[in-house]
Amino acid sequence: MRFSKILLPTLKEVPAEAETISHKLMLRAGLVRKLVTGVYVYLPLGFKILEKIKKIVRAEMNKIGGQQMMMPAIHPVSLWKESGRWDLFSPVMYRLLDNEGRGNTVLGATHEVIITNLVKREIQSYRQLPQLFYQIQTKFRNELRPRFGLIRCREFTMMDAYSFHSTQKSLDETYSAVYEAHKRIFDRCGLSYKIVEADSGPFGGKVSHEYMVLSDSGEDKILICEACGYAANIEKLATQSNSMTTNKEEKKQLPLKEVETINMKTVEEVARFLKVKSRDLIKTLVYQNQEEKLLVLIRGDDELNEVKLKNYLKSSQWTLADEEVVRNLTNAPCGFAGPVKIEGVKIIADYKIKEMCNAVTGANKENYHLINVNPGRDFTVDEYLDLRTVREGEPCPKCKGKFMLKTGIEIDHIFDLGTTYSQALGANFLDDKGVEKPLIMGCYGIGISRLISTIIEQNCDEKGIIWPFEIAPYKVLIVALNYYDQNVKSVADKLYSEFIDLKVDVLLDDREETPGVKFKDADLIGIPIKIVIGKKGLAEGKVEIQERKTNKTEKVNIEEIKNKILSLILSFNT
RNA sequence: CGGGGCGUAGCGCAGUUGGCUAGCGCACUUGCUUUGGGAGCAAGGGGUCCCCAGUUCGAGUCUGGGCGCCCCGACCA
Repeated sequence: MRFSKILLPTLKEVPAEAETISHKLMLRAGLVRKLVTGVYVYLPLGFKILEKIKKIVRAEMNKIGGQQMMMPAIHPVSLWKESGRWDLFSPVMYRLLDNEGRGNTVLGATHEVIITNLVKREIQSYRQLPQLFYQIQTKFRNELRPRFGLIRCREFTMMDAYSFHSTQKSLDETYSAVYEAHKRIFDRCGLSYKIVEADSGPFGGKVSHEYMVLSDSGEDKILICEACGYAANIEKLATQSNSMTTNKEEKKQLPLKEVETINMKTVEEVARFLKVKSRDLIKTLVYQNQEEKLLVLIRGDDELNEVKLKNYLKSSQWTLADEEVVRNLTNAPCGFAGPVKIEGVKIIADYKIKEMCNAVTGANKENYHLINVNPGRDFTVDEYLDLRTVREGEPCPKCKGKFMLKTGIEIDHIFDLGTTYSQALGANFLDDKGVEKPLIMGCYGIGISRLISTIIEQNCDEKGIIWPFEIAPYKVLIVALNYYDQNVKSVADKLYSEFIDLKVDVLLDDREETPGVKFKDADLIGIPIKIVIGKKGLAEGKVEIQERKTNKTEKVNIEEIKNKILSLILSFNT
């Protein structure tokens, strides 16, 4: 391709909409343009990169026996309702209204129910199992807050794979084959990443792993053990206080007492005022859904882990109660709630609460707190659970090393779904004894378009993108510095057509721009190998080869250039 | 949806105590010169000042409503 012909609108200045490095570079390098929030146009260069990634994904999925197929973006609502997943997914699904005003269809946010419905009809016997299907397709999700360019979009490209099995052992084998295949995919994409244990969220199932790229532009918090490397999403990680053995200090329980705490609402304010530590307070959170309310107790210095709470409640319909509900329940504004002498509401508490002695809580009375509160004596907890968020520095459950807190971008999430979907949709098979059983299922999802952003995050410098060789939209960029010069033009054109004949992905900068412009753009778009052809060099019979990544520069004779480049490409490929 | 910020040429911005023809840089067009790290000179083109309503002799500027965009939080590949 010739630079003078391709639509490659590089920008000198950063558009105001971009915040993160990858987002800025994607716009500056002319890869994508935003249409509306969370929806992007892929320009020719961006599209080429997307295709490079898809090619790698296809190759690795095919290698483990994956069968590519293509499912529709339009789904019938009825199937979603039948699967029991409608309540969980409907908030992110775009609903379609047909011209008669009927809303019987939605845009697909994920495809478990579609594939399960298909397999239910097409597969009857254990002899047809296992199966591994995948597709690379557009997903539509009405995300609450799209951001960071391609990292969180409302329309995005995903590789989603689904496997079906007659036994757990068979699923485990496929799961680990996919696990390894996905590692190879990300290695080939030039990414460094961490595989973490994760929460399965609304997809259901038990075991799941996320592939996380460590980056400040990430949306997830993960904890990594600095000793053994074990890692988990902070949402998922169980605390070490789960054991029912209590470390309750054998302090003398003092008599309950009410103290005035005017306008002291936050843990910090109350702790400072009463001259105690925040860990001596019991935080009381009121949760509500349509019908009920719930009191959640957590130690003052801990953070509630809402995922753990929602997993326990088995619903995402619960939210933190609003001011009015809190006032009705506690006879006080937010900030003075407590578990003592409160009527008609279930109380659950983190394990740490059980160990507390002479604690401080709200008095359910405006401007008052209680001191010397003791669980068991002053209030009853219906259930103790693991509800707190693990903090940096806490011990690793595997090796007692310490956890470090990092932020990551989730590029892949793989799940052992069990029989969640097959049972809901009645997708069964006959085993070798003729017994009908629900299919055992796995699913595996890579955010393809998100990978573009992620690869840039990890492969750039102050001058621009540095594409990993396999992802690079062009492998070689010929920078013809003085293209108006007949000599330069003929050498550049000849080399260009030779590379095309050799099936080398080559871009020729034949624009009438000054050298500075060409060099800046070359650095920005990050093509791995650059050949600089200029008047001065040619006078000595030389051209220059530069590597984007190492900045290594070599002057070579014109006759040698072709072979030099071919061997350089070979070295990149191995 | 809650909190914060923004909306003026393709991009980055100024102009906002109401005032006459809305400006700067980059980009774009034409010509000449230049050509190894974002060239110079000259001449040009390009604007519903986000939208609607109101106040006013007069609104980019003031008031009200709406829409869009970005950042922080809940959701997730």
